[in-house]
Amino acid sequence: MAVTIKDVAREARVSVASVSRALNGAGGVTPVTEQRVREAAARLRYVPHGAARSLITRRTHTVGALMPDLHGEFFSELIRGIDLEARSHGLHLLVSSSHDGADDAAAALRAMQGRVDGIVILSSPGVDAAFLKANLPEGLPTVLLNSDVKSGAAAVLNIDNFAGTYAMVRHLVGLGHTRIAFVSGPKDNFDAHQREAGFRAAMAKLAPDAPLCIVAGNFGESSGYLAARELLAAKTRPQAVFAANDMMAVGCLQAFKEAGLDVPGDIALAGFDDIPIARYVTPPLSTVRVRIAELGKNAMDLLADLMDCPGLSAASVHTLGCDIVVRESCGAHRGGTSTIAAKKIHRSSGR
Amino acid sequence: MAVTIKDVAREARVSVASVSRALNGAGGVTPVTEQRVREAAARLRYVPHGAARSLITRRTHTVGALMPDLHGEFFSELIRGIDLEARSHGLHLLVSSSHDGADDAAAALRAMQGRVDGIVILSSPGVDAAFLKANLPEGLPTVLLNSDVKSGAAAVLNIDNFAGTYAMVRHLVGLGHTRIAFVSGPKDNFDAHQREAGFRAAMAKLAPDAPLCIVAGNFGESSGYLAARELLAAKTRPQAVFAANDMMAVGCLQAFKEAGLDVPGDIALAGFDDIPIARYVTPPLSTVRVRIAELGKNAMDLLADLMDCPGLSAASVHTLGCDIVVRESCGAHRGGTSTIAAKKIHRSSGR
DNA sequence: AACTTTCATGAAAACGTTTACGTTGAATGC
DNA sequence: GCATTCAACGTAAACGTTTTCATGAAAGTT
Repeated sequence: MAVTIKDVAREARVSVASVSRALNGAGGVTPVTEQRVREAAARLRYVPHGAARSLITRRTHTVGALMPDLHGEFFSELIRGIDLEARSHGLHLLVSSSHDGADDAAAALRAMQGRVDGIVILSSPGVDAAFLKANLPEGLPTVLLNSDVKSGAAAVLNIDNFAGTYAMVRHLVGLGHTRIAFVSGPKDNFDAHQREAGFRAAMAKLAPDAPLCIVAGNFGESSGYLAARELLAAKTRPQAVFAANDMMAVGCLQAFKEAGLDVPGDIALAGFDDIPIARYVTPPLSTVRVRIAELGKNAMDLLADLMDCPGLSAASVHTLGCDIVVRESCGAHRGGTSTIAAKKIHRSSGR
Repeated sequence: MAVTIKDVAREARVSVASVSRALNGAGGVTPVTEQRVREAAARLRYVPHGAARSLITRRTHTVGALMPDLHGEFFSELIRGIDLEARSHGLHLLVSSSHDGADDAAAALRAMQGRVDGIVILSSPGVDAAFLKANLPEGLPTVLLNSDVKSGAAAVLNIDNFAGTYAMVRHLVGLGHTRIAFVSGPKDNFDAHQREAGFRAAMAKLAPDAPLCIVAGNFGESSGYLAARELLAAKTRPQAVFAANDMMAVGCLQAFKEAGLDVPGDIALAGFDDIPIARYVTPPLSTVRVRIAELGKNAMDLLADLMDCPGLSAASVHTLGCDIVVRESCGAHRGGTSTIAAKKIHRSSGR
């Protein structure tokens, strides 16, 4: 059925060893035989059996991507960034998305065992240091995305949530808003934590006299709506609301509209993520942009480094900066969109 | 380093054959030895070497997904649907997204050779019958998504664009709009063709006296904007504009707003796809919803069938219906959102 | 009790590669 | 002209599984 290296060898009248050498460009073959082998292979439409090769080589030329069940832009852009860069490294991408909870993730991780040379893990609730210790095969190059585990067994690449929120607060304060309320994200979410930390730090530094107002949300649109209602019910209305992500900001916007408030005239609004919807709501939403595809690309590069040099210590933490995107919802603005880099990527440690 | 079946055999004091039988539940093993083997395997954290297994089994338990370079919702939801269903079939997903042009796709296809047991191809310009004939390994189960090739070598699963546009036109006509203008999609896009065909058919049937007005677009937001400007410049304004996708409808909306027109008061508007943005523009956009994750799921099921029964003739064409989503932009409506099924999935041929 | 049947088990052959090792023949150095 | 070196090439041994086949013991049948 399938044509094997033996068939090529017979066709080219050489041994299988020579076919292998010729096709892999390993040298030790005369140019004329190499030519003959190549022609024979082409004639027979030979393509090497990946499994057989992997068996002896101990290389699959495949990397895994493990991610929670998420929809939309973030997922697709991340995969895009990873895939593009993987291909440029000659690697394939085995995706396991949409698992829910630690058990599910553990099963997916186990199933990838032996099928991949390295793995990118987007952290999610339940995927912590203990989880990795228990489920990650020892010695498998690993890159953790948006994670606070510092296991030493994996490189970590994070979005610079802290700098992003900080920069947005600075922008809002610069506009004269000091009473800024913050709508936080889920308790078990790493990004949410960092964003809140950034907000607290920025407020302490840039508007130390303003009362700190943080109301709970969960990254969902309706939680933003409810948070906004809560804020409006209080005696003094904040001058600006900064939601920890865009979907919640959209929920806030809805609540403000219903309350008859003008945004940004009566109250300014900002989000985080720069999802596509952000530019299409009225007024367009000021937000912090995360360059997701670039995050994927950097993760893949990191992983490729780890895979190339097995001796390389994995323990390193990297950060990808974000930009703040100024649109109309925060009141700084008439017309187009302007973008300000919050921080560039930098390596914070590593070897 | 890695623990192999031999180690397990030694640990359990049986032969490798028995380990294999015990672990695969193939029978021919006494319950007590099976237990002993299982314990030994667990103790050693044994996980079978996939490549070795594939070599002898001729099964990779992996399916490939080949798709063009696309962003956003469609990509992520499709992958989600495919991955979820693949996992429930015990299959892995090898993704090759973001290739541009036929050469790129051919390379990706070749690279997948021997690594997958089947493949889902989302068609894109350049991926036609000739392309598949040339690059698709004979006998590899294949499902084509949104494709008009009827090669007989692959099953085809399409969105029912025709029924979707037809139903939307019926809805618009039911609202009293007969002078409906259509903004078409790219010439080389299969979906765009079908949607235009559906529009023409619906108009011929449901509003035979109205002049047929079709203006060219390319699925991009700005092309929708330009198309709308063109429509407004004509002597008689259409009562409704139906864009072949949502992004163009958003572009139209922008143009209408600039022209001081009220939507839907002065002019009704509808799109196609139901991207997330559709519900967040003002007014919210009526559109035709494609259940993308379901499309992915169905594609995977189809592929699994093909993989299970090698004798099964691949030549079949399937269709997934869409729903029309009525929001405010078409004027039928105050308040929430209502959804109407345009057509259910049905098999049109196959064996 | 002698036989057949059933069934758990182990030995060994496959699967398609890469690669360490030997063999060859020609080219080089004396 | 002989010993030495060297590159090209072939042989065969791995890699870790599954699976076929042979073996022998236990159970069932007459």
